[in-house]
Amino acid sequence: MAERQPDAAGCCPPVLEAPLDESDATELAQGFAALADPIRLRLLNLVATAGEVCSCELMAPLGRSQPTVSHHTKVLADAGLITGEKRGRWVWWSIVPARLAEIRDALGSAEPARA
Amino acid sequence: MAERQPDAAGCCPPVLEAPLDESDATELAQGFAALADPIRLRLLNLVATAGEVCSCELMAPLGRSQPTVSHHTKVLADAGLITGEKRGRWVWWSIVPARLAEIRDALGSAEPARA
DNA sequence: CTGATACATCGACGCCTGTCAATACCAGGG
DNA sequence: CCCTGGTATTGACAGGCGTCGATGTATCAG
Repeated sequence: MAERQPDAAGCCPPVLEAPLDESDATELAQGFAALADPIRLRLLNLVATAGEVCSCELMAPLGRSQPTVSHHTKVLADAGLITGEKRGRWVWWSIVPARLAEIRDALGSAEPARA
Repeated sequence: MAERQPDAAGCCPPVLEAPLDESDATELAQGFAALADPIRLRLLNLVATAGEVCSCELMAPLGRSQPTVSHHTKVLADAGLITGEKRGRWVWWSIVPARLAEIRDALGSAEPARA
């Protein structure tokens, strides 16, 4: 096998090591596409920092209209990055950390530094 | 214009932990946008697995024309994910693992806390 | 110098996406 | 029941992106 020295980032990222299938690449690219928008990143940040946020509280800090916020929440929810729980008239959004970790690990596991 | 350099000092703007600035979100989104394409992911994978690849060897496995491959290499290089070294007629592309790690860390520090 | 090769750039096309106004849907209050 | 308020959906628009053919530029072989 090709011996490859871990240069700086600890060890060997899986995306950079294992052969990447076309369907896997497409699916992974969709995950990144959901993150490839500053509004969605800030939305994710708002939800994460607040723990639970309703959509009405996202419009002001994001500076976007209600349909636009709804669109972004849908994109993130469709990507599995957030989940919405409808309580009464409000939808409370929360982060799905497992999904974040999944995408993060695709860029390389920074963890396996266990001796 | 004062463009933000990828901060080599501060490691990770934690998307899930700290408040995310608009410019930080935009810059981070650009990083993700570079990864939000299956062709580019596979290109990244090919370069990483081969260590060094010239563009001519990327056209066949990616199934894309030479201008398209050149476009994607430019996008990835502009995002700092790969670097091209011109040797003779060929350009040899190689991964920049530090940038991968930087974007990965932005998705949340997988490490709970360094004691 | 001439030809061939590797890569970058340009122009154009079609698709996808972010955005908002308008509207429909759903839950709670009177 | 009707009204109010929060959210999702629709329709439409502008802009960006991926793609390729054609062309330009640089480098090597002869």
